[in-house]
Amino acid sequence: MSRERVISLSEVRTQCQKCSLYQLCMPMGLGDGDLNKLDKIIKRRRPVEKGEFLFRLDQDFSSLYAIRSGSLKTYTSQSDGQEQVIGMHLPGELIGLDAIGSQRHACSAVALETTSVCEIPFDHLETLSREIPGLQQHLFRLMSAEIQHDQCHMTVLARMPVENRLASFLIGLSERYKLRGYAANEFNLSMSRGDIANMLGMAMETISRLLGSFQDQGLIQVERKHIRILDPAGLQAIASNCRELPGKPADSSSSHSA
Amino acid sequence: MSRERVISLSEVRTQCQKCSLYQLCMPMGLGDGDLNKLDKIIKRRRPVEKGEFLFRLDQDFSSLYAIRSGSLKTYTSQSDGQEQVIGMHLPGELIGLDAIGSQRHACSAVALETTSVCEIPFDHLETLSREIPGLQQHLFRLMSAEIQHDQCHMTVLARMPVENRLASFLIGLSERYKLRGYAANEFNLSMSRGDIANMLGMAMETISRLLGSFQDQGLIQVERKHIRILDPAGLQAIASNCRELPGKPADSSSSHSA
DNA sequence: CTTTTCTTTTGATCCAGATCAAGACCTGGA
DNA sequence: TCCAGGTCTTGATCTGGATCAAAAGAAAAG
Repeated sequence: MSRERVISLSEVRTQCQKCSLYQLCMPMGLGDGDLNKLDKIIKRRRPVEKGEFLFRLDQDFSSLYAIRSGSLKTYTSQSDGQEQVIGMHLPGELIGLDAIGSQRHACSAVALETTSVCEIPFDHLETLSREIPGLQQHLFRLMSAEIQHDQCHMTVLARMPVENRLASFLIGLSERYKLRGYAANEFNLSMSRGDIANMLGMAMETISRLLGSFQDQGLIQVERKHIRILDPAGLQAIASNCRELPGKPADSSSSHSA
Repeated sequence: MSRERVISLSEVRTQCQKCSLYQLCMPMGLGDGDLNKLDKIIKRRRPVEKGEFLFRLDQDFSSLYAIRSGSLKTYTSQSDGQEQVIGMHLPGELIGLDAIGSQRHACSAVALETTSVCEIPFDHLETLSREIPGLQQHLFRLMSAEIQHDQCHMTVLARMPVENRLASFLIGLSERYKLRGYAANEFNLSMSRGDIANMLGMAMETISRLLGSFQDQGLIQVERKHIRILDPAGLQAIASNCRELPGKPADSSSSHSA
């Protein structure tokens, strides 16, 4: 399944190790042997082109996907046909966690640009995580972090006025980019204004106006999809969201969607 | 820690088994031996009285809690002091999952009435779930279900007008009560109007008005905290929320908070 | 039983942000 | 190079639900 062509052991061994993101999507502190095992179950697949689906709502669940490059959005379709964007996902993040329980995808994942992912068959991962304690622990923590993140997003949606929501979104994005080694204060939005608005529970026009207003206030600089954060502290102050719990010990790595 | 007094083996063995809810909070299909092991790590503790905290925001995480009877609400406090109610939790549900990642509670849990819980030290549970495959799988599924539920709630908050939110909440409650063997169409709200409003991102006055209007429409009958659903289908139609994914195979048990 | 306090209901007003409308700007295809 | 079909911005209006205000029930306390 995972490895058809014949390759040297050292080549196998380095697949995950050479990925600059493996500490994010997968556990820290695994020995070479463990990493090797992990590597063996991962399927690499051709990149997903912009607009293509990685998986679709209601499809049978079999794998988690770790994003290596590019980005995707996930969304559900309401019974009335309306779409609801759930999240935007960056390199180093793991998607599909919500489908484990029902064994069926609860949302669709579509690439926002050319995106490459590692496919991780979940039954193999489950087996492996029984053998590798650190892996099991990491998975629990990842899922927990996702729960915490979603609860934070619920809070944002329930209480905050639109300004705060958008600031919160931008700060969140910035932090996630930083975590993965990209520039924290300068990045490209891969989602359209419409998608961002949808995700934050507001109208596209409002996003447009707010970006303009943030720019006028000297908080950010916008040029189409390109965002530069000029005043992170000021933006943070507007966001004033669920403070990122520093997390006590170890990882604190993960954080999902926006 | 968990068992100071001397008791017979058969007594130990039945603690979880005799609990009518163990299939919900803990895995189905465990043998007696496994159930016994599980039982050994669970601490019973005196009931939490109404208004008492089970745990508080920022407190160190050590255990999950399975609710045996009663109910709790969980909520976070914003930096501005505002509370945001995250969920209401019923017997058979497991709370604390959001704290695994950061090792610190991301919300406070307070009893809405006298409530008894089983405390499950998470490090023991983690160890045990390496030994018992079914347990590990169950935990993954529970956490996944929680993620899915939270995403559903995000959708409700982001898109739906107030009518739909409340209908959705009532239907959700009804389903959860049914799942645990209580009457599906007649129950008591243990949260105040204010808490419900807060959780659904609206004003208390709106809840009040909507309950009245639902009653006028003959959908429900309200008497203070007591709710009777007269027209489940009609209410469902208004809710029109993320259809409960039937889940493919096995469990489909869990579903968390409202 | 009476008083105090908390919760809920009901009514009147107001406003944040949606919706509607139209124009400007990209981007890609022929 | 030009055209067609997005995507984004900007302005004007409208409205769902919040907020304000006050009364009416419950429940708890004295």
